[in-house]
Amino acid sequence: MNPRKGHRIAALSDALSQHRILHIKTAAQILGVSEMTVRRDVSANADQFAFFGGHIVPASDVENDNPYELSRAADSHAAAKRQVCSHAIEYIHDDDTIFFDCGTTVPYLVDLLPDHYHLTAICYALNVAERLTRKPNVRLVMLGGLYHPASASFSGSSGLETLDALGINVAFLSAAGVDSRRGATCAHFHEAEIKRKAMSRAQKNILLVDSSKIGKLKPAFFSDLQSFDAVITEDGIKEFPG
Amino acid sequence: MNPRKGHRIAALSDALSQHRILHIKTAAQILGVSEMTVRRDVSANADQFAFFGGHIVPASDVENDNPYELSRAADSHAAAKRQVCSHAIEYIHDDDTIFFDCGTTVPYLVDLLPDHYHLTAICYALNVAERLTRKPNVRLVMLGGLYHPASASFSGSSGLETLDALGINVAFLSAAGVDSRRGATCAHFHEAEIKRKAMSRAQKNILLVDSSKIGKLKPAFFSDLQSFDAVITEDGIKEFPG
DNA sequence: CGCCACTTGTTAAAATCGCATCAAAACGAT
DNA sequence: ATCGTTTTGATGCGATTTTAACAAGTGGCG
Repeated sequence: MNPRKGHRIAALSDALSQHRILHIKTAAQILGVSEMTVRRDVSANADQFAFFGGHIVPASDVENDNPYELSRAADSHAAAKRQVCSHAIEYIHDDDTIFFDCGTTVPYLVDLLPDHYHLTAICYALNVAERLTRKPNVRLVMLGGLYHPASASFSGSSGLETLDALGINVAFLSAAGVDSRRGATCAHFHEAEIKRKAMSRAQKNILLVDSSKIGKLKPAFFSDLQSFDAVITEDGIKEFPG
Repeated sequence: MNPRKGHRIAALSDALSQHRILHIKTAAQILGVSEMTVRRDVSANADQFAFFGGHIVPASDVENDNPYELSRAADSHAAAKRQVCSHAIEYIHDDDTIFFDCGTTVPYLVDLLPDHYHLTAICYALNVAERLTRKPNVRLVMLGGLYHPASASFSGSSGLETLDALGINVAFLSAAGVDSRRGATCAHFHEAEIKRKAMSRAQKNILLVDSSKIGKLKPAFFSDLQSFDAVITEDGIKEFPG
C-alpha cells in the first residue's frame, strides 16, 4: 500500500476514536485531502469504517446496527489502555495537582480516579476536559487557544503562560511514538511545546503508552525517556531512579 | 397532549427499541402517518429521539458520554431558544469572527450555523466548544481558565488577555436576567467580566434571551440594554439604532 | 352551527449526499 | 527524461434529506 495512503487510514482511525463520529468535511480537513479522497479511503476500508448519512463511523458500530454507540470497545487498544492506567493511578494522591496530556489513553486514567480525591487538574484537550468535569472533587483548569481537531486539543501562548504559574505534582504524558534512542515523539509541534513546558513544571513525569506505540517515531520530539520518572505500559511500570 | 399523538410517540419508542435504527420512511409506514408528521414528532421529543442521516435513533445513544446534551434535551424552553437563534443568524456572515457567550441558548445558535460559512469562533464554555468542533469550517479559539460547573465555562486572566488580542465582528451574549431599567445580569461575576470585555472588543453586540428571562434580576450586572445593537427574543428582534 | 386553535398532509424549494466521470498530479520503472 | 500506472481533485448530476410554506382536516367550545 502507498505509504501516504496508509498514513491517512491510520490518522482517520485515530481521529475517529477521539470523536467517534466524523463529518466527511471535517475528516477531509483533518487529513488535508479532498472529500472525494476521504470517501475512497473509507469505502476501500469497509472493514474499519462505514458511512452513515454523510458521516464516518467505526464499522463495528454499524454491525451492531447502532452507528452511535461509540463503544470504547471499538477502540482496538482499549484493554491495553485501561491496563496502562490502572498501573498509573498509584502515582496520584489526595490533594495533588495533576497535569493531563491529550490523547486517547488519558481519558481512561481520568475515569479511574477515585471520586473522593480532591485534585486540581490541568488539561488542554476537549475530550479530557469533558471527562474531568464529571469528577465531583476535581478543580479543573483548562489551557485554551486554537483548536486542533486531530487531537481535540488547544494550543496558544496563553496556555503556556498559564502553565508557568502552576505547581504540578504529577504530569501524565502520552506519546504517539516511543523509541529507546530517539525518545518520546508526537504528531504535532504545538503539542510538543505544551508537553515540554508541563514536564518542566512537574515534580514527577509519567509517560503512559500502550505497547503499540513502542518503536514508532513521529515528527515532534518532546523528551528523551530518561527524563521520565516512570514509563508505564500495559506490561507494568519501568521506573527511572533519580 | 393529544391522545393520538401520545400513542404515536409510544409506538415510535417501541419500534425503536426493536430496531435501534429506523428509516424515516419506515417509521412513517409503521405509524401510518406522513413522513412530515414523523419528523415533527421526533423533533418535538428531542429528549427521546434524534435524527441522523434520514434515520431515527434513540437520543440516549447520542447523548451517551455527553452530559451537556442531556441538560439540553431536558431544557423546557428549547423551542423558544431555537426560535431566538433562528432570528439571530442573520447577523452572521461568511468569514466573520464571532464571540459566543456561555449558556444554554447559544448552542442552538451554533447548530444553526451554515456549514459552508468560514468563521472564527471565540468561546469560553465547554458545551459551546463541543458544538463548534462539529462545524467543519469553523476555526475555534477557546478561552481557558478555571472551570465553573454551573455554566460549564472557564474564567481566568489568560482568557481576558487573549480577548484583548482579538477582533470580533459580532458578539452573541446571553443573560440570566433582563430588566429594562437595570440592564442585563448574570449569576456569576467571572462571567460578567468576560462578557464586558468581549462586548468592548466587538463591532456588534447582540443579546439573545428567551422571554422567560425578562424581568429577572441576577447579582452580576454586565451591560445596560442600550449598549446592545439588538436584543433578540423568540418574538423577534428589537434593534437599537446607533 | 361557526369560530378558534391545533394537528396533519401536500407540495415546493434548498441543501446535502453519493456516485460517476474526467483531467491533473504523483509515482515507478525503464 | 519518458511512458504508463496509480492516485488525487474537480465537476456535474440524480437521489435523498431537510426545511419552509400553505392547505386541509380535527376537535373543543360558546
